[in-house]
Amino acid sequence: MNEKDKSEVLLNYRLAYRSESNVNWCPALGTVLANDEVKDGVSERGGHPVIQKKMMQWSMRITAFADRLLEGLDQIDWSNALKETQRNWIGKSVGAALFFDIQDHPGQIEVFSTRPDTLFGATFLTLAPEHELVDAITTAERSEAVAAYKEKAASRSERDRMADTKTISGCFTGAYALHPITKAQVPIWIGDYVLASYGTGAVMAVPAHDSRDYAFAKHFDLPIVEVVEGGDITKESYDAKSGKMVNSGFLDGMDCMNAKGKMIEHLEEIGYGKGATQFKLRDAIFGRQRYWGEPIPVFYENGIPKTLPLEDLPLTLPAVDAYLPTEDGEPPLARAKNWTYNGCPLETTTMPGWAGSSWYFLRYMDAHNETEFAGESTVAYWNQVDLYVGGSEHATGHLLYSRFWTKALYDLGYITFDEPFKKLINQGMIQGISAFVHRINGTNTFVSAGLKDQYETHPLHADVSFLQGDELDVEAFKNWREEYKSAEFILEEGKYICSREVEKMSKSKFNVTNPDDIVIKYGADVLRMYEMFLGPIEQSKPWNTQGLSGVAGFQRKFWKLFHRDGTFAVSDASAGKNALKAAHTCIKKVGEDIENFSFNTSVSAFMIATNELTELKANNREVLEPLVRLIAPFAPHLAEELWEKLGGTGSVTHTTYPQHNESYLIESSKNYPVSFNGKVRFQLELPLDMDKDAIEKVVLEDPRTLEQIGEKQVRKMIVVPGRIINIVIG
RNA sequence: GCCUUGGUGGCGGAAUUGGUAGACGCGCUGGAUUCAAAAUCCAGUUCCUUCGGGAGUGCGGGUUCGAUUCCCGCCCAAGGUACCA
Repeated sequence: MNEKDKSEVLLNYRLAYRSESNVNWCPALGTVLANDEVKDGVSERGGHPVIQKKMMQWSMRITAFADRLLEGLDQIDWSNALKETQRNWIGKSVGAALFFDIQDHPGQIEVFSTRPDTLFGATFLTLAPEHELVDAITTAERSEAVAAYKEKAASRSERDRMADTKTISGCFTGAYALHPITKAQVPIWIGDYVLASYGTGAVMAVPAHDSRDYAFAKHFDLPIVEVVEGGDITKESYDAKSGKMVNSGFLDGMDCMNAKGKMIEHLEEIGYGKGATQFKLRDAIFGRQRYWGEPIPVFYENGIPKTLPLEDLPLTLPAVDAYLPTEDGEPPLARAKNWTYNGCPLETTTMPGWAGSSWYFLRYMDAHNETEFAGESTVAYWNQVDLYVGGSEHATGHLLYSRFWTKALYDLGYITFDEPFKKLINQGMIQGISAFVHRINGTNTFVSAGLKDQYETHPLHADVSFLQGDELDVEAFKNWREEYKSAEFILEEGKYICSREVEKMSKSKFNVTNPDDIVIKYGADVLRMYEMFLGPIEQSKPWNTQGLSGVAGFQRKFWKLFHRDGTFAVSDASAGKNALKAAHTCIKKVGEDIENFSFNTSVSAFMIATNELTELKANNREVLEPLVRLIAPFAPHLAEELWEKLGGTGSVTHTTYPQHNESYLIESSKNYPVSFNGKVRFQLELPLDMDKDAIEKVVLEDPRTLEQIGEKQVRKMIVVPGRIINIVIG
């Protein structure tokens, strides 16, 4: 084996390896585009056609960690929703790999199926149009049709193909496979509902028991054979995993769940299959055709990739004459002069954004360490991130990649934990109201929103700062980008109107609003508290500033508690019972809310206490001083100022957080709602220590009860002490 | 399409274990103060009503003495869908 072959073999096992993968290639721009930048088969910028193209890329073998990424979820304190998203993304399924011989062709087609029990019902095979065997097996008379179909499929993105379940398309290759057991001829089709990137890129179609295969078979009039009893296959496929096997030779009469194991055994005996586990998770592509990104420290000696020695790191980005791809479509680093190591060419792709985001939090532990990313004692001290607050949009990207990266570093012995974030809270996304202009396809003419249905158009983001209401400042838009300089506009009533949509606030959607104006007008404390007051932390909502004045008013009112006629005035006399109750109710509520990350309700609790204390004219140090300490995390500037005025030393953040005193909160009576057939009719004030029987007696004697009952009978009486009284009459 | 989350007044939202739906704030209406305005303060504000009540937490069912809360079926919106991070 020569050095090159050795290197190839090793790459099959390494964490980082090179392989061919599909990318969105835009020939006109000479560059690879993100899915985000492709809309309906054309580039968002410029509207140029985009095709799927294979490209040699560095990848990371995250699939080697699939099982550990699943198991690790059980040890971390994340929301079930997020864990579920990751589980589904990893998508573990247990089934079998099956091999089909091909008639008049030496190769075999491997398929993965979670239902090997239904093998006798496999009436055709469907391959992804990109499957490597397609060209080899296609017969001469079918080659033209197959080539045309492949071309059509290449113009659709994977997402389009998955989303579009209504249009059924496919093409017969003219070739046949042989059923592993019956040796019957099984026609081989290609269809774009089979994705090259999942499994083996080929499925054995069992139309009777899989809905997509069923639709395909109906559409192309292919045979449908029932092998599991329980449904009516003349109407729809029967996908449930229960029922007796029929038309299945040695499996007939078995329950399908038992048949699954039996079939795998049989396939292993005859050498046409084996038990297998499949993951939806794919390896992560690690190369980008961009300038900004960490350069990959790899050079090529005689075409063999080799890593740079440690002493020659770090490798820094070279100077280039333009941050653009080269004329012949090479990445920007190919523009650099002398981008070589000892005369060997260096890698020209750069690392993706997720490379850095996967472990920045580890470097933060020891940011000034020049010799390693974090020293041993530092890692031991800081350990995992205790609480990570991040949006759920990162669920299957950053939050999975960083778990993978952490596990890899743990295996290498650099860190002592293999999960990065112990507890995670998904804060909701602040959304923005995006603005769209509508470009007529294939032109540089933009049509106002009200008229867009009269043309074939394509929506494009416009920066919200160009809008007054929904009207676009056309000049500002034209000056935005070179390509819009010559744009023309079809107006309605002399105006260009944009359409609007709520989306996550993001630079790429040009719907960002800056909070600086609010800080200038109201101060940072008001902005901070208003953001908390907006709603539950995990909920997404469009940014709006309507309620700001309420928080500003509250902070003024809170300040006024400490002042009389503009001068500081706090009394040392002891506070009354009601004032103590108001303050301690607030202390209790805020304390609980902080534990639950329910900041919107703690702001509400502050408002209630402040309103009550204002009403009571309570300016006693006994109640105000603990409230200052309580509010410090919510309105730190305000709290520090008042703390100083109260004569406190140092920062208020260094004092202890207040604890409520239960004895100030005890209630002696409850205003019971009294309902009849579930409808509240009147209120009744009763002592809280009154027992069920006594309550029943008092209620039944109440004249208002007698009036409600009237001629009717009391059927049932429900008394929940401390909560409710319900009388069922009829 | 698939996965995840959510839907309660004009608006943001509250409601412990199934127990008074609408806390708190915005907005709105009326009033006080003011030459006037801002600011501030007071009162009201889910809808309908024949003023007895009735309806009501996206829609349609169900369980229960009682459902925003639990169950079944739908609708709508947001996020993700592997090169935005």
